[in-house]
Amino acid sequence: MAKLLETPTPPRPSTSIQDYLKRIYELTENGQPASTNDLARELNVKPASVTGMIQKLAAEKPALVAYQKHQGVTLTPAGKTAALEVIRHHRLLETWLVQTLGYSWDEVHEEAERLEHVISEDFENRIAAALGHPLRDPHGELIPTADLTMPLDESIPLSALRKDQSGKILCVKAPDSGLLRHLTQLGLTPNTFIEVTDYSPYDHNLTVKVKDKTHVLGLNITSKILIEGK
Amino acid sequence: MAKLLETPTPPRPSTSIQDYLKRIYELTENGQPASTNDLARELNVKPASVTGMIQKLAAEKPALVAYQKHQGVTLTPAGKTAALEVIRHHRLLETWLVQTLGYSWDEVHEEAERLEHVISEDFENRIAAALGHPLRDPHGELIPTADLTMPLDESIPLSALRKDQSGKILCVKAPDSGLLRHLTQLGLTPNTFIEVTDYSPYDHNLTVKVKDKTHVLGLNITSKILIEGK
DNA sequence: AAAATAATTTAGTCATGGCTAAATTATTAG
DNA sequence: CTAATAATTTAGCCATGACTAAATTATTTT
Ligand SMILES: [Mn+2]
Ligand SMILES: [Mn+2]
Ligand SMILES: [Mn+2]
Ligand SMILES: [Mn+2]
Repeated sequence: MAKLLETPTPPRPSTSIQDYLKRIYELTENGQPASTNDLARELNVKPASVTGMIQKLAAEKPALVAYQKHQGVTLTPAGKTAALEVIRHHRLLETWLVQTLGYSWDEVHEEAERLEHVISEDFENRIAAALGHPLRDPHGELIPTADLTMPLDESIPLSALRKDQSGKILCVKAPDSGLLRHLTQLGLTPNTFIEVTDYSPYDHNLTVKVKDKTHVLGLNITSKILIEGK
Repeated sequence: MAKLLETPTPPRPSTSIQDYLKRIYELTENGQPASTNDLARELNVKPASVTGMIQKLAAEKPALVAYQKHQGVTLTPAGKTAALEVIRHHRLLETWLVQTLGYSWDEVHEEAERLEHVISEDFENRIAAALGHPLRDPHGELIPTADLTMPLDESIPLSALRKDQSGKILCVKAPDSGLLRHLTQLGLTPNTFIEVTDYSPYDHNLTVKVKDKTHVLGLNITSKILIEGK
């Protein structure tokens, strides 16, 4: 109970900075730097504001982002750690809200978006333990570990499957709750088994069988559903 | 499920304003206006900053506080409602942290102090329902009702009891967690039965019997323990 | 290779909510 | 009643993180 050798916890970045770092993490997961415009769109902020913030983050010591004018922005190791901290909070909170307060997966995002910045490390540890240290959140997104590393993602997009291939849905990357509710209707939720029965090379539509129902899905949907790698 | 006739929820006051209103509520519970200095101390802010904020709150339309120079400040009805909203959040959160995450009553305050500003009304409703719409928080403080009225407080301070009087502890108003832990040691927690076996008129010490143990308590403690009114 | 368009950055502004130092007003003591 | 002290307010400043408008740089088209 007594706290010996208490590390003088460094102050947490501001809410705004945490949100910037999180978005930069997400936008750079594909290996490409994040553009000013993309960040502005994701953060609901004007491009000029993004430039200002990026310059500040690059000037911090240690720098949180690497940046050269007109070249987009990437996270430094320090920035990545800070981003993973926020993402861990966010995904644990979403899981917690669904498990203990009966939120549905299309309702949790906004709540977590605000709570993620104010919970203590103690709170984080308590919900992680209470949930049994879950690996994925309600959408199937991987939860960064307590030591702030992101587990290896072994999933492949449904859009990469072809006729007669099948697998378990691991994750649904839906940007808005409307799509999430639609997918719930279709039964396309994590841990569900799915089978591709047809593929149309012209429009990339996939015909899939889920729970005895058949649906024809466009690329806009199939690219956002991730299947367990074989 | 469909939200008809959605009221265009007025934007919530800033975190700072919420904290000011809450402290003003607490400091004026005795009927007296709150002084600039007292507010500054409670809010960990300089008196000059308090004056600035108070003037802003008095200028809002509708005004949240009533204020005349050098006379201290009180809440208007609008300010009181806003204060009760924050207090309801705070006390429901403390209750919820204790009930569902195993926090002890001396650990919850700081966490609730930050969460109270960011939870949604939906979140508030969900935890209130999950807890069975509790009347009091872990310290025994009354929780404002959902329609934002404060229930009538029928308690009397332990310091008002005399030899051979007794009652149940309703509430412990302890400012710091050190005192809370001390009281836990002594068994002086809400819902505990307590009996006064002696009173010293010179130093106002009370001798009390709790759970077969006897303690001599000074006014500094007895004035902070509230007993169920007879 | 220009010209047109798109993306990004700069410059200047604003709101919020702190701060210090100095001035003012109230209260208390002699 | 006056002087000292305490409380409060004013004035001016700063950091944060938005914004708009204008300038600049990159990318596409013709
Ligand atoms: Mn957020
Ligand atoms: Mn954390
Ligand atoms: Mn607070
Ligand atoms: Mn509320």
